[in-house]
Amino acid sequence: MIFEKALGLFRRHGFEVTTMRDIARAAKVATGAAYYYFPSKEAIVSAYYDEVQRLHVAKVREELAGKEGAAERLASVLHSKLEILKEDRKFLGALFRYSSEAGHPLSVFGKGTETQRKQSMAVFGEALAGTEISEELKELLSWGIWLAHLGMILYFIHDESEAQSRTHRLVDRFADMLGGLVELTNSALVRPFVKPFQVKMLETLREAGWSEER
Amino acid sequence: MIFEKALGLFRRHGFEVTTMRDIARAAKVATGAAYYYFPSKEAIVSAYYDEVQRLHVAKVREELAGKEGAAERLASVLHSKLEILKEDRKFLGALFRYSSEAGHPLSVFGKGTETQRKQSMAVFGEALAGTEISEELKELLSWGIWLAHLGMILYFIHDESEAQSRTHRLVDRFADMLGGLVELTNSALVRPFVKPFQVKMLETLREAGWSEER
DNA sequence: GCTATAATTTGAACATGTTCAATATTGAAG
DNA sequence: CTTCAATATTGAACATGTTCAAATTATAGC
Repeated sequence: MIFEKALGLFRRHGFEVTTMRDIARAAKVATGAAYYYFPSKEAIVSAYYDEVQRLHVAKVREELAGKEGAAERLASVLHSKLEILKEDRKFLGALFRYSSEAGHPLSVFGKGTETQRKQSMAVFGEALAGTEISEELKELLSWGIWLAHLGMILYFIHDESEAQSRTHRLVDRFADMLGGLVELTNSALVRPFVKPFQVKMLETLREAGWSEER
Repeated sequence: MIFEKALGLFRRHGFEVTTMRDIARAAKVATGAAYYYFPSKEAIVSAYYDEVQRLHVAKVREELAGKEGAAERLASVLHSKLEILKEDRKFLGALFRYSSEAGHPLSVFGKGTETQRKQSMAVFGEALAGTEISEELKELLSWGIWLAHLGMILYFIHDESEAQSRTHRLVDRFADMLGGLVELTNSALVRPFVKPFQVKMLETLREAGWSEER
């Protein structure tokens, strides 16, 4: 109840201007009650992102069926995400608010977001299923797409074009390019040149701890 | 005076825990006085970033002289930045705090940070000077490096290794890879395959408004 | 030196996120 | 039905970023 009311207010007016008192009032409880269910205002955002993730996984499962090429599948996955977020641009920025704070539960690279991050990357890996690429490359690409998808959301937040068409066009182009890139790496001619980069990049990621362990 | 005291406290204790009252007390003025010079706490961070940028430009001008290869030059530019930031990891996260808020003066892609962004990208372009690449590719790479450098700072914030050696190693690897990539695109054999991607990517960036106008 | 204007400084007041001791409600055990 | 512990709710109090009217100090023109 508190969650729904909060979300409604965030959507309508934005994250900053909505006070915990507003939320409590909307839910017809005392201010303190909200804190019984959510330890902080930002925890509501955290719960929201869990929800988004859940919806995305479900939506992707639905929409990916029958889609074939890497480009088409990737585009589908990204458009899906935007579809889910489309009413929420007003407060989406709050998601990134603590993304850079080391040790913070919403930190992009932190422990607290690890599950979501992995799940998210798995979804992007799903988009590449059926494509003829090595597991290694898939891992690399999943990570890259996840990162790019953060950029996409950032762009989406700032995109004032009608129905955020610019972001959607960007997604199409990006998916296209990536599809082309995958084909390119599969070309016998180019592969020997590109392979060392893949290997190096993957090594770097591993060492950096952005992939697998850490 | 207020700026110096604030920075000292931020460095020592972090951004959150340092209150405006602390800062004012340290500078031996009333709380309100701080607001005469800085419209908000976050404006101090903004001023800090201006300073960092200034220092970086100066340092790069110095250190780039005599360095030749793209990889070496790029590494130098990035290590320089880390060198400048090294005492400030504790509160660097505050820089990103409002980076995703549309319309906010510290927003990554916003108008308010445009000058800094362009200047920053120009510095990275500088690193590529002397390299045999087209103006177009240089533009594309400058943008990409700028973006990667944001990632670097994010990683740096989280890097608890001795003297942040992991981040420095990451920079070396990244510079290496990029140097190799530049060479690769100059190879007559590969260029025809890679060229269409460059063109498409640049088009996309232009359309997205991350490059040139907007 | 005097006055008027501008620049600076003050600290109380305000809004909002958060905490917490006190109170009320619920639900299981007897 | 009573008791009692767990659960839920309340609202006042607190900390901190920020505002602002009032007071003070500096500066320029005479």
